Amino acid sequence: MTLSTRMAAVTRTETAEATRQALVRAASELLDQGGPDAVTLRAVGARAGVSRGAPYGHFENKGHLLAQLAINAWSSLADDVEHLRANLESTSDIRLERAVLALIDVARRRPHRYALMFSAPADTPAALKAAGRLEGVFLALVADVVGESDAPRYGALLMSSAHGIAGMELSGHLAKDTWRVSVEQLVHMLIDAIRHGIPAARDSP
Amino acid sequence: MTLSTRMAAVTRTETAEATRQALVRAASELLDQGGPDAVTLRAVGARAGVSRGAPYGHFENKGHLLAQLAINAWSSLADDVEHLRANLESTSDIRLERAVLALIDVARRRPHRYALMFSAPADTPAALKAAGRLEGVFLALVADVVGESDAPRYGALLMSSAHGIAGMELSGHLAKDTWRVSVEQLVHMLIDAIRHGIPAARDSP
DNA sequence: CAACTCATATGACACTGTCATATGGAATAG
DNA sequence: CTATTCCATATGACAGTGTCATATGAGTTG
Repeated sequence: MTLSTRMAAVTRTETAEATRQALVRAASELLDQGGPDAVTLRAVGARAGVSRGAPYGHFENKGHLLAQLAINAWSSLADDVEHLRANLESTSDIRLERAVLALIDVARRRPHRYALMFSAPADTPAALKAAGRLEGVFLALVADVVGESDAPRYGALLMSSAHGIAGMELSGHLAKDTWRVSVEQLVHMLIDAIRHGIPAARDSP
Repeated sequence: MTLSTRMAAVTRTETAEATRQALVRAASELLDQGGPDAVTLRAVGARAGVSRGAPYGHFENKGHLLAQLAINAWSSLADDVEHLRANLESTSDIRLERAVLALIDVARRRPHRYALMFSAPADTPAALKAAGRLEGVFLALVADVVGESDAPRYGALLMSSAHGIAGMELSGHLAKDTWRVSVEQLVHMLIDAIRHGIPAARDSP
């Protein structure tokens, strides 16, 4: 394989990659603006400037396209939280709190995207990697607060609770008269509990 | 309106109600067994022994049928948790823990039903009532542990976290090497934190 | 018995995801 | 430079879906 061969191949791949990305971008915009029902292969193709069947040249089916959207969402959020952790101007508590709020912010500002993150199957290597990166950062953030040994269980509790708060807010079950609490208050309580609230974990149930 | 008139009307309504319930039952079974994609109006009608258009005589559209499914799910879970609370043979802590595990059990045993509970719109009076009943029982259970005044915020945190744990378990994000924790451990940590972990809530952020 | 009401059945339509096939331009070989 | 191969794209087709308009027929009413 000569140099020109590789470059030519790259060139062709580049144009194909361009339309692939255009498809992903179009699908993402349609999802954010019109919800899952708006993400039609025909609409995606039209928005990307190609035909309705073009996606099949880049994705095995619609589910795989959606899976790519989910991967991008996980990856993007992981980027944000990584930057949050890198900013050492604040205490580890505050960094952790901001990370949780960043996750909830996705649910608030892009609810359909957030729902997709947890509904799309996360069994492919790429999906596992993207989700695992975010979970790794969360784990590290928690470790900054409670130490390495307790980080996993506290991390799991924090991430689950954050996800739950996001989901309740998303489905409207938090904006009720029953509990007169804001999301921010809940997150603060959670961080407080993890920082110095929960008694030492015991092994026996 | 004579007695016979009313009885006749009731009789007719009864048969209509029978098919309505048959439709709901069929939809519920299809959802549990085959997931949301299996809940087709045609399939629902066939399983209920009627035609594909029959549901439109009882529900405005498919969404309203699904909303009824969600209402039933909320109501059924509320019944279970109410019975759990009525059993005074155990301490309030254990009752609360069992209530949380009951919610998570729905997610584990009927994942599609659980997903529907939080995805279906909860804006109709019936839906608000069904969901509100469960939330009321949870609130009371939490009040049994932490007292009336703190119950709302702790209840919101508990319910959100329980929902989050269920969701993470559902999407497979808990069964990862990152956090080596079981759902039961997480719930136990949560109850522990609420019982005597979280410091007194402050008003200022 | 006649008129009416209303749940149900059926035909039709637009829309969807998906596949088979055709097309045309770019990449490669001689 | 030409011919051939490859591959992204376009298009036709098909089954399946939700939904509406209409027809039918049994049950209710007067």
